[in-house]
Amino acid sequence: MEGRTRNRPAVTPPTEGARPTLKTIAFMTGLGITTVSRALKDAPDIGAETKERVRLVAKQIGYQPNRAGVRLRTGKTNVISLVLTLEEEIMGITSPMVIGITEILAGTPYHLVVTPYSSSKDPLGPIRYILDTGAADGVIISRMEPHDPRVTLLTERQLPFATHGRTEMGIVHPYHDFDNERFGYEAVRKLVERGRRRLVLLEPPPHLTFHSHMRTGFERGLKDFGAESVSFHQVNIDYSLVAIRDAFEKLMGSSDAPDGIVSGSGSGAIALIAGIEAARKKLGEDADMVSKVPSDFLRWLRPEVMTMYEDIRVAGRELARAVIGHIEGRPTETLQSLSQPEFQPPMQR
Amino acid sequence: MEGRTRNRPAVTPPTEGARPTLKTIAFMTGLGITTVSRALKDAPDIGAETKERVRLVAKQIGYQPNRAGVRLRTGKTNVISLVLTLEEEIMGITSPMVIGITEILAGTPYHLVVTPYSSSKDPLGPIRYILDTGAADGVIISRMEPHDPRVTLLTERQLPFATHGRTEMGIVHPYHDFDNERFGYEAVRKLVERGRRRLVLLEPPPHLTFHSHMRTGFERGLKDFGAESVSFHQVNIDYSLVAIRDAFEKLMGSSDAPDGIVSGSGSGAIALIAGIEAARKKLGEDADMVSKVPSDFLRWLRPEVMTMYEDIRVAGRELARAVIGHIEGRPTETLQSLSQPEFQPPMQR
DNA sequence: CCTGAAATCTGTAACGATACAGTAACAATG
DNA sequence: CATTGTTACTGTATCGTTACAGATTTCAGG
Repeated sequence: MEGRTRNRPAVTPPTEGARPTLKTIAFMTGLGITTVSRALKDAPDIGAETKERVRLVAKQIGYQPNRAGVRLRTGKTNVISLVLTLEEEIMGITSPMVIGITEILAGTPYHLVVTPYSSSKDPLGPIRYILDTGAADGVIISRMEPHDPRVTLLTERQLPFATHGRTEMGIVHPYHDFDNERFGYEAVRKLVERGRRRLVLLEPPPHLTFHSHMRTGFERGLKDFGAESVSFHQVNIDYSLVAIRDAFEKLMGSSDAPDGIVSGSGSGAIALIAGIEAARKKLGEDADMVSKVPSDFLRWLRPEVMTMYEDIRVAGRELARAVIGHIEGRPTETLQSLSQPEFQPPMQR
Repeated sequence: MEGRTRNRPAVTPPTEGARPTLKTIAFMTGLGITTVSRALKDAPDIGAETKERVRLVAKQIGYQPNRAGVRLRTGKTNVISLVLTLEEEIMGITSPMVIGITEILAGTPYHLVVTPYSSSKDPLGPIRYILDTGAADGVIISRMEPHDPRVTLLTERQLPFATHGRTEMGIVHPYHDFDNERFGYEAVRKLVERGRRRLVLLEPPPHLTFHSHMRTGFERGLKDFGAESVSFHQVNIDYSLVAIRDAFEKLMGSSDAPDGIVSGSGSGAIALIAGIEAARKKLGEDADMVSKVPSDFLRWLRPEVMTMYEDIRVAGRELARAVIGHIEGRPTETLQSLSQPEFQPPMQR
């Protein structure tokens, strides 16, 4: 007991000018490193006044915990991983998704890491990597299938995640989805209101969950509003624009030509329009079209197309909230959301 | 000296089932942890046969260095940070950029972290964060200005970076850019070839470097090919589509109407087209247009627009290569690239 | 047989944080 | 006064990796 105020702190002075650590705060306050650590996490065994002091100093010197230190010790990475596919880039979905996610993460210690499929078509690859290396605390995936092996794996290994789209495997998990069934249904309603009766659907690829959602809505609409379906299964929204155009040109030129079109994607709609024109028909006269869109280019360039806007940025926000909720252990039911399609007002001229 | 083969290894057996570490390999090979570490980095003081053995075991058990361990010890994060602005999302540039970058990073230990501006318009904010927390080994930034404070700061603090766009401050740094001067020049050539003489430019915002590039090319073209300029400075490509349309409608309706249009952005072109049509003029008749585009929607929907494609995905690849090159200390001159605009072939009908 | 150098290999400390098992001071209790 | 409990704080070990300063063995040269 030969200290001055209390007893000599066992903490040696930190190097000048370097980034502040717990040690810096410990030295400045005269406390132990452990105390500082616990004070900053508001542990119950630290005095109120001490906590206040520590917090003040920490704020003053701009202390930010060293991520590597925390990660090494606790395993917590403070990383959310967005697992991407090339298809999504092509659909122009990544931009707003990334922005939406980062909007939410900005207020948290989480960083967003983008993990792509390495062109090999193994969807489990990136998931395995994240699981094996403990690269993230949570994962966001998309292009969901009814029985999705990624969901199985993530659930088994207990890594929190959220999905853009739903599954049908009896596993309750966080998701955000666009109500594609409703979209299909309302699209048919709109077309029938315009006097159209012979409708086609440019559908999502059959292995994805929202394929059946959209088709179900479409067919329910046909029945409820009294229209018939024109078969068009040669292509889907994952096909190249050229393939879609060529297939649709053929259909529009045939005796079986539809007069109403529902497009499951904005870029698909572009190809369909080209197909219509290649068949020397005119949109708005020979046929009407309703399309789901992720931007409003179509509305500007082809205002005769009726559009329902899928707000991917909102989806990004919802998904980010959902993964974090999952990480924090909130009840899964509260981490599911469905966004309702609405027709966009026609472009004012 | 009571060992069996040589002497008893000082390494205790690692926990079963856990992720393999250097300790695991050390135990399996009977070597010390240090030796294993050095063997894996091919240090000169380790025997050839030992290295071979270590590498084999490491590969067999799928060893991957713990990022937190490395980062804590060495400060190397193996992270590249892409600093984004909201404007880029609006221009739909983020998607292909992210994909391009990850394509390159896939073959390296680097991860891509996306760091957005937090709507506050402080461009140095995210840079300071990265510098202060040592969050990344390298940074990719865009929307460059002639005198860009981010470049000053990054250079001062010696954090490797690459820029999408150039600066004019005498600092030699890695970049990738689209040759906007050439674009402006060739656009004018094309329009004059079509018999157009009174040209406008929808230009980039004046504070960005490529504003003057594009304008210089445009004006050089006017002089070389004998055309005149119609003033149109009320808006630029950063304005809302509605603002651009309204301004252009007014211009097209005036006695000063141009007959040739150069659009510095694809979305701008959409608004210009709307403006033309609102003024009851017709593209291809009353005026021709050349636009820079990041996708080929325009080509599909308005084939009468002549387009030069800026491949953002390639830009992402170049930028990723450039930052890594910078990190590895390769000469800066080899880390600069300029992509040449080329007219896209007209859409086959 | 000793010395020195070369070739290989190894233990310890440290990066920054936290879990855990204390310790010290003081008050209340019997 | 000893015991017990409570409050407030702290030292040590550890996560996985690497820098650094040895340690051990072998062998050539004297």
